Amino acid sequence: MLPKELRLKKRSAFNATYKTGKSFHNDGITMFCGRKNEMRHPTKAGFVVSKKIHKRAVKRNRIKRLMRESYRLFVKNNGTPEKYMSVIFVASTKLLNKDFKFIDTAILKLVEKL
RNA sequence: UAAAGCAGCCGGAUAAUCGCGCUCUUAGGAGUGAGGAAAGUCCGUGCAUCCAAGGACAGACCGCCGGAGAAACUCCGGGCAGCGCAAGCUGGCGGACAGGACCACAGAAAAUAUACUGCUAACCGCCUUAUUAAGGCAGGAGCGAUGGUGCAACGGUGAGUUAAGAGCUUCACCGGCGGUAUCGAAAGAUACCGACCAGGCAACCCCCGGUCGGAUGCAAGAUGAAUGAGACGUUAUAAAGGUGUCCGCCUUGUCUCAAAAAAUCGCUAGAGCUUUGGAGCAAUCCAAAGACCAGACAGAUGAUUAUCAGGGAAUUUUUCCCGAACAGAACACGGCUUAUGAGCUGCUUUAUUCU
RNA sequence: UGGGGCGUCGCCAAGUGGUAAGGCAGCUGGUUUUGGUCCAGCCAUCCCGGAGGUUCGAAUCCUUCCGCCCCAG
Repeated sequence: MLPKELRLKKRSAFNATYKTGKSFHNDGITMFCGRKNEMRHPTKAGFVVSKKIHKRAVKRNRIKRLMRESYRLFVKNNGTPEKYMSVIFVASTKLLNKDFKFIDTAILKLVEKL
């Protein structure tokens, strides 16, 4: 789990990030990037697993936790990225019943862009 | 030994590294952190706000008997009915002479016993032969047996009686109804006696008995909080509004929208939990002691590695594989229903074999 | 999280206890030199989202499960 300062929380912040329109895709994960960061604040990250992926809360939470854990380990090893104000990771049905290694490699490929 | 039935348990453990929520803090850290169903939202309750003087009606729910419980489409015990060889399981189980509706097709007829189809020459009547009689006719009269249907036909089977017949104050057995006696706290059970009223359907309306103030749900609601705009009405036997309807009663303005995004509170010490003792067949209740046991809000409770319990396969001493199912708190609690891997424990029944 | 609604042929749908209407699409045949139009016929029959119950009889009444949609910040 990330510390509170690195989490994207507000509904308005989510909408603003989606509106900028910049996105990357890899292995069932889509990454949306917000505005360029001029103030040198640490980037805030949000994670989305919609109800369309699976009906049961357990399976959705599992995907969300694995994605967060992978991003947390990246931040711990390489430091907090500062290029964008915010990023959002959106999962798709491809990630159902996948293990940590699969999601970890997918996240790492996306995170190279930051 | 095999096959069943019932009741219950478990819902992985330990260690290391990296992390998250909440509380406390001497700021180093310490403590604590998902379930038996947290689920479905099918019932019920607390709690909160609004409405409600009061009355009537409507409405909702329940339905063998007794007990438990805050209440419940709840639980326990008993009865009855059905299923099973049995242990046992299942049951929305009051009333169809208060009334209404419905019972397709078929059938004479679907609730009305006599319309139809029929049976009967004992009686009245008529005809013929003819003479205390015999034969014929179904008009009167008697009868309710027969009638290929249908889920269901106004008790069933057998015998007697008769002109023909029939529950026929004739008989036997069975079924239903009512009464009396005994047992029982009651539902009910058993025995005896009597009469012959009578289809099904109330998970259709309804009747009887019982219970319930109503509506909205923590996105309830409180704090901030004071304001502005529009619509209707125009000073009163009117009009508008007030959370089922009407009467009544109340207000003089009422309603809608914007401000309105967030924050804090509500929020977890409880019809609660653990242990022990007592009462009771049991549900459950009583008493004592102990502990404090999630409280998030883009929403914590996680990730990786190792070992073990456990399971499977090959094989005979080890090797390999898996190491879990259903599933994630969101105000709280009591039930019900549904989902659920591998196992374990106890009791009971039936069958077979041995002693 | 709470509240409300729906489910009938491949699609749109009617049907409030007694044989499951109709249209579009599809298939077969006819008409035409051929195609279209038009005409006739076929197309739910263990099956009305699944399961159980009440009833002589259930798409319909009752219970329960499943799926889909809508509303409230």
